[in-house]
Amino acid sequence: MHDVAAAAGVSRGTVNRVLNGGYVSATARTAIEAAIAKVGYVPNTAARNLVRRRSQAIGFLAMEPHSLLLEDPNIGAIMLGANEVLSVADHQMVSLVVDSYRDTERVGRYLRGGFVDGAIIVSARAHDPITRLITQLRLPATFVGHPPDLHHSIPFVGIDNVGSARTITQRLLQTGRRRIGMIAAALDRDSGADRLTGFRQALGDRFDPSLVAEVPLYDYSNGVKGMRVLLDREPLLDGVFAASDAVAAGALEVLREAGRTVPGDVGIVGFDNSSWAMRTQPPLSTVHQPAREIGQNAAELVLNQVRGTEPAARSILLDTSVVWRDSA
Amino acid sequence: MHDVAAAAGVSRGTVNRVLNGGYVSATARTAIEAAIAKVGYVPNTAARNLVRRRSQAIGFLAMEPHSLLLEDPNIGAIMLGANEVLSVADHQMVSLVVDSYRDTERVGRYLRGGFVDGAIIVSARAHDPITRLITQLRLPATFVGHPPDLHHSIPFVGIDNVGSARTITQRLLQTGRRRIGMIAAALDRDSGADRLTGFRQALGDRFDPSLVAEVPLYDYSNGVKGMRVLLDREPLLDGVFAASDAVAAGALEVLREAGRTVPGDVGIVGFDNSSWAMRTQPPLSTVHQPAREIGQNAAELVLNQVRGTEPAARSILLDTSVVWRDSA
DNA sequence: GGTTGATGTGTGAACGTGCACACATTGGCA
DNA sequence: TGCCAATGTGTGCACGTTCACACATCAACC
Repeated sequence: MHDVAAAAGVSRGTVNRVLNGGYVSATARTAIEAAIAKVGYVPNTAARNLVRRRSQAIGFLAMEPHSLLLEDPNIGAIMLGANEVLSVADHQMVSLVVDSYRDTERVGRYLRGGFVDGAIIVSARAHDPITRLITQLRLPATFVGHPPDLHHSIPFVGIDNVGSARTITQRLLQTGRRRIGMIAAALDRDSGADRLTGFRQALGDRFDPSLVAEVPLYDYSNGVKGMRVLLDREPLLDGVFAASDAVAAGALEVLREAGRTVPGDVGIVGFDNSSWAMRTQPPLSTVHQPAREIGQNAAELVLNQVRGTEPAARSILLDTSVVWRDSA
Repeated sequence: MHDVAAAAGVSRGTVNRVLNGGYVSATARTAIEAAIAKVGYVPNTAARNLVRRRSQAIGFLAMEPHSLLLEDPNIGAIMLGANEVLSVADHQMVSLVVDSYRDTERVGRYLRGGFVDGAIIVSARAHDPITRLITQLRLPATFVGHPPDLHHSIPFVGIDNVGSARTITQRLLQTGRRRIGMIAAALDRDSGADRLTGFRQALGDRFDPSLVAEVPLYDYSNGVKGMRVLLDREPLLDGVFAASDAVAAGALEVLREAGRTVPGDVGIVGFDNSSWAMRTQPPLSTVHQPAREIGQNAAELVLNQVRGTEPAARSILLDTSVVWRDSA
């Protein structure tokens, strides 16, 4: 910047004003712009960050075990949705994978170090050290699917998992299924726990705890495991609510091996409306989750905090819709 | 830091030495450590970066159209592999999505701004502006699958696409297939073009250009399109090399609709050994691509450049293996 | 007892910006 | 003429570190 000022025959202050706005004469402006081009000047962001206490970057924290990150179809869409909004607002999205303890510590340093002005946190668990750190730092942040222990301190954006699960289970009932089981995954997250709650609400008196198979993750192989458990406990099962499409796909495979037809003998529904849903045989009835919009809303919520403009609603619940295909 | 020094009754220099190494007496060290804890001191990275001209961060640039980023099973694994190595080396991986022109410009500023010490670039195309920028900045970088126009300036890590495609096509020949077609995808990338080359080499004199269906992307829907073209051109087709597992999955669907049995009437092979391969009916024979190792090697190559220790080999080609399942 | 080397400590000058302030020049108006 | 507001420009300091250098102390050695 000093060189630019010298080349244009003005002071640093004037150069700064053409870059950041202020009173500048036309002659000075053209001279400086020429000098910038000639010198090949690019602002040094580290210096700018130092004095402005801003980085124009927002962290996207994916707190997933590695394996799941690869499988989860939502996380990518959420990420892209967030990037769209941040991009328009001229902020850089930087996504960080948090898995091991080593990651936690380093990401913590990264967040404290002023590399980002805010953070979007996907699938945090209860009592996560990163979560604690963010509240402690008062870093502008938004959760995607809030963790159970932080209901009010940080805004979140998500869907009504309880209601959606209730709705799709009810339609399973309406199509005449009577012995309905659930493969419940990821009960340590709000999404997993809420889907089970919705399932229970829909069944009411008919709810039978023995027809719930609990599995740790939302993936295909856990669908396989869960379905084996259910079939073992209740051979007469005629309906299944799988906590995700991937789980449903695994379940379908087991049903096929067991000689059950779908939707003839057993009706099955999933959750997510991911690419799985359209490619299983038969295609899955499922809950459409607006992943891209979730990302967009999360980004807006963070930006509002960064800018200091308080949003009207602190948290956002987006609508889902049921996609009715052939599996039930 | 000044506060810490005051609280411990020493100078900034001594505080700096306990943080970054140097001669410090035991008494001073304990006093400073106590002061750090009391004051709640965390180093300001912007200031540190400013003077050190280092950020301890490596950019991971995914230059994919949004849709593909979600579908590609390799990219996630490459990312995680890179993160492992960078994590151990105490560097932060920040991944940036580059899709629109707006992204390009902003990411360019990000790279120039000193936010990262190096970059890993996945699936760059020829004459990409970001690629040009990186060479221009002399930013330490590594390509995953080098773009055609930059053979020597920046190291890359990849697989031998030509050889792998040749090998798997040969085994298609060895199992007695005679009218073999290919669904060639993404010919604007080295990977896509090389796989076609390998296919041609394996067939030698028997190569028939009319049995190559060209499609733009490595995904399921392009597999559907490509297979329709092939069946239309050559109803007697008895072998197909699909440029990726997703493409093969789409092709399988079309074959099934057309009443062809696999592997009875038609043998089909894919590429990637992704999650698709194990879940199609029948499971796919395919080329295993060591995506995680690719990421690890890319990270090491970048770190070598950042540290100034020149690597023995500038670029790395990793071995693939053929996974023989039921589809051919 | 002076020289040497190892060990320990403090100080000032950068790094490249942004910002507050002081100052200069104009034109309009009473 | 004098005053004020609008427009333009330059200067010094601050942001929070790192690093080179100067300096202090102490033990060991010829």
